[in-house]
Amino acid sequence: MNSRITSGRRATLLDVAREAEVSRATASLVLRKSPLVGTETRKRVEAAMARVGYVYNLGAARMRAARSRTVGVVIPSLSNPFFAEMLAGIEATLDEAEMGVIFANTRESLEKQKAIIRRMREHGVDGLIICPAAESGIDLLERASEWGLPLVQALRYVSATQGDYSGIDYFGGMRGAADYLIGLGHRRIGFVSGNRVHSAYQERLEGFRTSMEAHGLPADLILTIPLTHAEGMATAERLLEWPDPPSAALCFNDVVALGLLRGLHDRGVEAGVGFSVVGFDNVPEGILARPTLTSVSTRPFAVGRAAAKLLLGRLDDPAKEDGRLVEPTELVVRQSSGAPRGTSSDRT
Amino acid sequence: MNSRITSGRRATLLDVAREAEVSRATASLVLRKSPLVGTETRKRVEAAMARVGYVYNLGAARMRAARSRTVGVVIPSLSNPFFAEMLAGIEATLDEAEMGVIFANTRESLEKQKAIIRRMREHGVDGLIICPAAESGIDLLERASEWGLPLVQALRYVSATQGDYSGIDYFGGMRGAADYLIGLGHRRIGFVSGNRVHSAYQERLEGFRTSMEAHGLPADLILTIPLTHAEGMATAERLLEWPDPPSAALCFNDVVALGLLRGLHDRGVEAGVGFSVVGFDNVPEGILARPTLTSVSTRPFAVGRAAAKLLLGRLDDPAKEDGRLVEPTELVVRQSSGAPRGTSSDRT
DNA sequence: AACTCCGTTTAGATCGATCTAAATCCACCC
DNA sequence: GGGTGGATTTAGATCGATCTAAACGGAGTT
Repeated sequence: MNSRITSGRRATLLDVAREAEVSRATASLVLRKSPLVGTETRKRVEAAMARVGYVYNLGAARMRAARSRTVGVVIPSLSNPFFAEMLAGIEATLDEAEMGVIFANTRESLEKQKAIIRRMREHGVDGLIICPAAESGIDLLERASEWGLPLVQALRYVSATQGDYSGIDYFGGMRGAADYLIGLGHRRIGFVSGNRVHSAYQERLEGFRTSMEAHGLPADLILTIPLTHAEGMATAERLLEWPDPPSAALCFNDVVALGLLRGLHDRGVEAGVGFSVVGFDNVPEGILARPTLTSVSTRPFAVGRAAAKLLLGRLDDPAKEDGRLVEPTELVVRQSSGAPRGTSSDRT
Repeated sequence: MNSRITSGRRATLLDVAREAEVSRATASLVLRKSPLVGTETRKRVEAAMARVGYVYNLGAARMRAARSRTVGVVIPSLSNPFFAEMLAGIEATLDEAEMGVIFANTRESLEKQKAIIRRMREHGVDGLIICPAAESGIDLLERASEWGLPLVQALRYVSATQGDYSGIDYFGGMRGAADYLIGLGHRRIGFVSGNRVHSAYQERLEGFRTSMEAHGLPADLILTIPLTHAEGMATAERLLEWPDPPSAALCFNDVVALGLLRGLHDRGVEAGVGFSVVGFDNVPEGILARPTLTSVSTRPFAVGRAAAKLLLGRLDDPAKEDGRLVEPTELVVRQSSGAPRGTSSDRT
């Protein structure tokens, strides 16, 4: 009765068909949940599949049909938990849609990015979700469209208007943070920036500049550093010893902000009282630091989910218009920020 | 001269063959770098490939040949940066071998794990690297071998002897940490444990127990909690108010340890002086906390690399004997640990 | 001239699922 | 009895690369 395939060979649709005494075509229809096949037959085929231990062969299917039920996800880093969270959001959403995720890490290398995209094409992915490596150009989109490969930009974009995009309101978040510091009475504010050029970098910088200029303040104190704890720590000294030193610093992200906090402490400066620090991302460690870190909260998991949904929508309807989704941010005020020294609580 | 495929259709090997005026078979040989084909012909074919913009179709190849140049990677979590680092190590190594990585996250669900493995099989992965979800059983290995699917266990194992495994010396690391605390003069030591059952959990617990018992001390103060900052914080109170309270705590990982540190501070206890805390993993945030965290250093990236290499070796030679790789750990002493109160520096 | 050899190239079958177009079945009606 | 139509089922071609076994061409041997 039980004719499980015993040899090392994997069961094929033909095995299933023979077991159920139908044709290959019918078995295929059952597989794809076609309404064409009769209830009685469907049951018989399904039972046969279970009996022979049938596993769908996506590779074979892909040859004939267009879809591969596979999506490529390309990310520039994994050591930043921020990207890991976004990846988790993407994976969770695609998993629900029964899509496989082929994942790769460019480590910010354009060359590697190119090679990775090629490999994804070889794997026949249905689409791509990509956070472009720094300095990626518009050609990324152009080539994808030339190849007919749906592509969603995540977190960073190479074109401010073209193509699907799911990201964060870096501009508004940073402007809001600067507005907040200015509102507290700070006049001289430093901006601790990352050293890689991409849209998420530009937007943050612009947010800071826009706020400063709107309040008639110069946005001239900008430090550019690699985004690490150690560099953040070292920045404390540079900020404090600046001629006409700032009373507050806005940081590119929390990694740097936490480092800065530590650096300030080591030099005897208590953040939140003598000097204000605001971070960006609101990582969980922000509440462990002392003082706790004021930060702009972003939701990378949600961004990942949104990016995946954009792609699924695009696969559904290749002609639909571009989606540009921007997650709002939220300022979370904690202990590391306060009014500058020698100011009463009234505001100008 | 240039006969690039202009229609939306992707170029096939037949297009290349026509362009180079050879047969499909020859073009295929060039593709696979076979030594059979003449230098002159090879050049002509390669030029043709570039001209028509040929992209290898892995799906089609997989049908005929056995290999898919794809590996499945299954992980129980991404919100812990520890796993993200390991994933990075795996990806980097497989990338060098020109292998694609299909990634999925079980979120510690056995059911999801089952579904994911099935999907990986549908994708025809050449092998699997998996950190088994808590409570996974030996059947994981059994089924894989039944399917002829090479499988490497990473970080956690379901069998202490069977199958390839790349992990960390949790036992030795935890025992060493306990030895260290006992050496400092601590006699009453609490163990803050996770609440999910798997080999990495068992090993840590055993390491603690072994050390305590070797020194004639009871290993009876064991708290079991979910592994979060918040729970770690709350643990401070439970430890301090225990009847016959401990003078030190060994933590399952740094997430919990950092939370505990914060909790102690909030209750006016200075870690390192009044109470010692040792974490596990040595995450970067350990140096940002105050006091800085003493922790057992592990190298997840290296574990990932090793796991990937094990799998590549296994694919190369399916008959080779099982590899069991265990990364040593290293105790990094910082400020959060010291001799118990009321003890001179001499040891018993 | 016939034969062997070796390096190179090729025709044709093949992998497993899907698609198309046609066949089959069955009930019902004229 | 033959025709119609709707619901199922099926044979056979097809996707693109790989494999097998055989063919080819030119040099060297007899």
